[in-house]
Amino acid sequence: MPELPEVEAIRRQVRRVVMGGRIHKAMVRRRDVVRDRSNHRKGRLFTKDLGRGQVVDSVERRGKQLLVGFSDGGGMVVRLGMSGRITLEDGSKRNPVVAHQHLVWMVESPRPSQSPIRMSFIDPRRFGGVYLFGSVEDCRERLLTGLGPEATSIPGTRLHERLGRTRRMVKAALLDQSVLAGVGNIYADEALHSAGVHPERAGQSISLVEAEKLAVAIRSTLKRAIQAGGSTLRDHVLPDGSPGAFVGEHRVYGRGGKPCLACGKELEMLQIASRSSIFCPRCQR
DNA sequence: CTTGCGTCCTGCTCGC
DNA sequence: TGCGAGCAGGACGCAA
Repeated sequence: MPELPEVEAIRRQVRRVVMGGRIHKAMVRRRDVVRDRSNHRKGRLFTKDLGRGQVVDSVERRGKQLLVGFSDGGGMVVRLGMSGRITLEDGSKRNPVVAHQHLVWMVESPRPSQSPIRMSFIDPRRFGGVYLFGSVEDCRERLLTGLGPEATSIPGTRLHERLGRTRRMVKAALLDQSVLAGVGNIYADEALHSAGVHPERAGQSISLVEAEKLAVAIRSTLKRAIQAGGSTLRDHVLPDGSPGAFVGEHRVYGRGGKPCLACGKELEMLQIASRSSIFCPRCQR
């Protein structure tokens, strides 16, 4: 579910709460959400390697992926998939029964005399998962290969050059993480509408001027969404339990058949790259 | 090499 | 009220 703004909003809360804390317990309820892509010790990782004994050294993000670095140089990449989320709770209280709570970490609070933190990975659909890595290089090689530039800071010229390489529809290209990292279905539709670009246009046909406009739209849409804590449609909840407030700002996503907020024309829907796409036939050319 | 489609899962909403 | 179809924020493997 989460796209870049949701993951970034989650990252900020996780970082603020667990950074510098030591993981003293890690529980795997469902082992198939922990995936090993390392070349060593195949199949024997799990609890031990989920960071137990490690201090959380960094909490970063690349595209839609969350990177948690440990004090021994290793770490884990958390992919939330469609329905994944991270929760942070007071670890001194009883763990309430939560469906699909696949992984649980108990982290000593980095602040003295504060309760430990219970961090959980919850994912009903299990399209997400946690990938462990032994070093930063290991992480780059196995998990971050092929990712395009960060959508939050993509320059227009760079976007133009990337879109120019493909004949695919621009909407499909924006969803491709190797073209641009972080944009998903919601923000692709929002940015295309904001820039006045029709989603079915071939990537190659986008002019430099249009690419500049699209890049501005992508960056500003993502920035505003991050500030709002992302878009809560159904699953997305921030680690502290609060929802993301950006849904109210959607101008096209989820509004098929309704009037365009810019011109009043009825918004149309079509399938692109097997994803529903909403656009304004008048504003987007 | 590039591109499009099916698939992995569960849960919710809508229409009959 | 009940029930099945369809749809959902993502990404990978495969086939043409």
